[in-house]
Amino acid sequence: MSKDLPRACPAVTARPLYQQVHDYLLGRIVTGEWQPGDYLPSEQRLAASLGVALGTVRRALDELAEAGVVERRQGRGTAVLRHSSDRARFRFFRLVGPDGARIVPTGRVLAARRRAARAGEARALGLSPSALVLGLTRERRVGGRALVHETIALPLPLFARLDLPVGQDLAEELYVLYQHDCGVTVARAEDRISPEAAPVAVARSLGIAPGTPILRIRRIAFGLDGVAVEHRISRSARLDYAVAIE
Amino acid sequence: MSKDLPRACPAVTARPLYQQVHDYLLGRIVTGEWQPGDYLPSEQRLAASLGVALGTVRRALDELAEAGVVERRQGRGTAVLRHSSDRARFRFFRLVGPDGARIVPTGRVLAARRRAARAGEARALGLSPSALVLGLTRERRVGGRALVHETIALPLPLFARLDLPVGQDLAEELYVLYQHDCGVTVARAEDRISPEAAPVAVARSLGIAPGTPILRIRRIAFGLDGVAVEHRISRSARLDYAVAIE
DNA sequence: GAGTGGTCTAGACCACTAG
DNA sequence: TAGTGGTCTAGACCACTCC
Repeated sequence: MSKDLPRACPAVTARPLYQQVHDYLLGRIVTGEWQPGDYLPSEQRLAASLGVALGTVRRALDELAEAGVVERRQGRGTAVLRHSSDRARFRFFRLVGPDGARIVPTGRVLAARRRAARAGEARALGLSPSALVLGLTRERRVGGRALVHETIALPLPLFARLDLPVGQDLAEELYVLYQHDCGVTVARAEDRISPEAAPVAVARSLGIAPGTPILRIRRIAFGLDGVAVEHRISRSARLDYAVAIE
Repeated sequence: MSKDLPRACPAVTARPLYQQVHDYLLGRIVTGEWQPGDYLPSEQRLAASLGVALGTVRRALDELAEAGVVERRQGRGTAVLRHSSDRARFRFFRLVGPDGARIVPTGRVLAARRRAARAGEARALGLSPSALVLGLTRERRVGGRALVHETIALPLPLFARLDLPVGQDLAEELYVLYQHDCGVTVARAEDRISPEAAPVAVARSLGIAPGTPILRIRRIAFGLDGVAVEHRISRSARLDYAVAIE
């Protein structure tokens, strides 16, 4: 418990102490020293081992909790957040039914194969052109009806160990599997929503007429270290995308 | 400077002190005691006059700043945020061009008339059926081309003093005018995005073929006091809606 | 009862802004 | 130079969880 903060020359580093502690703790999480579900040492212990005040550690931990990296529970401790936890569950799922209720569709992977990245995927993921990705085609269903059609690209060295049952319903969300199988935690995402006339293949999958207006949602997801880890295009005709602007 | 917090019986109120301070300060802003642009008393003064520690006031002010109610500047003080400030400017504008760049279109009100609220508007705004609203039709243009078509409903006693030049470009965003003319500060909004085939009137306005797939964005905006103050439907064929999920 | 995070206090020093 | 918010420290007490 004698890990020290890498203290830089104070002239060089104008960064506040609590940010340095934040980054230091995040670093230990990124490297896998603390796995999802693990409890960190208590605030007291961290403060003592780092040689800073309790309040400084608290602020760093509060910001990690704010960013969804960590979950704090009074009386228990501070744990690295799992994507399967209740708190993380709906964070990245923004589609709602006509009545505004959150939908929990079943996900089924229709196809998974290694292929060259398409131009847009390579650009978004920061890969060299035609780098290898794992390409997934996926449907989300409610009550036997397909509501969402997804095309997903995952950079391949990173996701080589992803273990997917093709053609049957997944019990877990994909992000839970990313974390469990490949040690990839999705920390942040950027969505872009455009209108589109349903392409033929998508229309057939969703059971609508080709050309029907649909939502096309392009997502780029980023890991804890800020690197892009997923390119996803979701298409839906019957669900709305909900955003709260606070 | 002898304003006291309304201290309730400690058995009844389990609410933390800093939340009580937060609500107390927000209340004084809502009533207009501090206008947008006004500086609040310093943390020291507030803490002294409320009889609480500096850290407690700081936490309350930090949360008001987080919520976009207030803006803090080192050396200056803490001021009630204006919608015209740089910080507030893009908070509620989420449409971007094909290249991902934020667009700053010009807004022009085509029509403004008092009318009965439509069913959906009345429900969203919490009005009695067929209550009176100010109905606006508006276009947002870039380079002479209409990119967004909007239908806006504003509950009428509240927005009676709204002063809008019809048919010419607006120098300010609408929310700035809400705040300036009517004392209404938009603090929060909920957007729902659906796909739609462009209705005839909208298609003509946007210069596209009727039936073209477009985005239909329904917004309900809320004031500082949590009451719904605006119902807005924006339609666009050429812009994307951008969301960052942190 | 021991240990954890949540709240509240008190005071010091620094960085920035303004006159 | 005076006043502001930003950072950092130190310590107290409480609410909650678990054994």
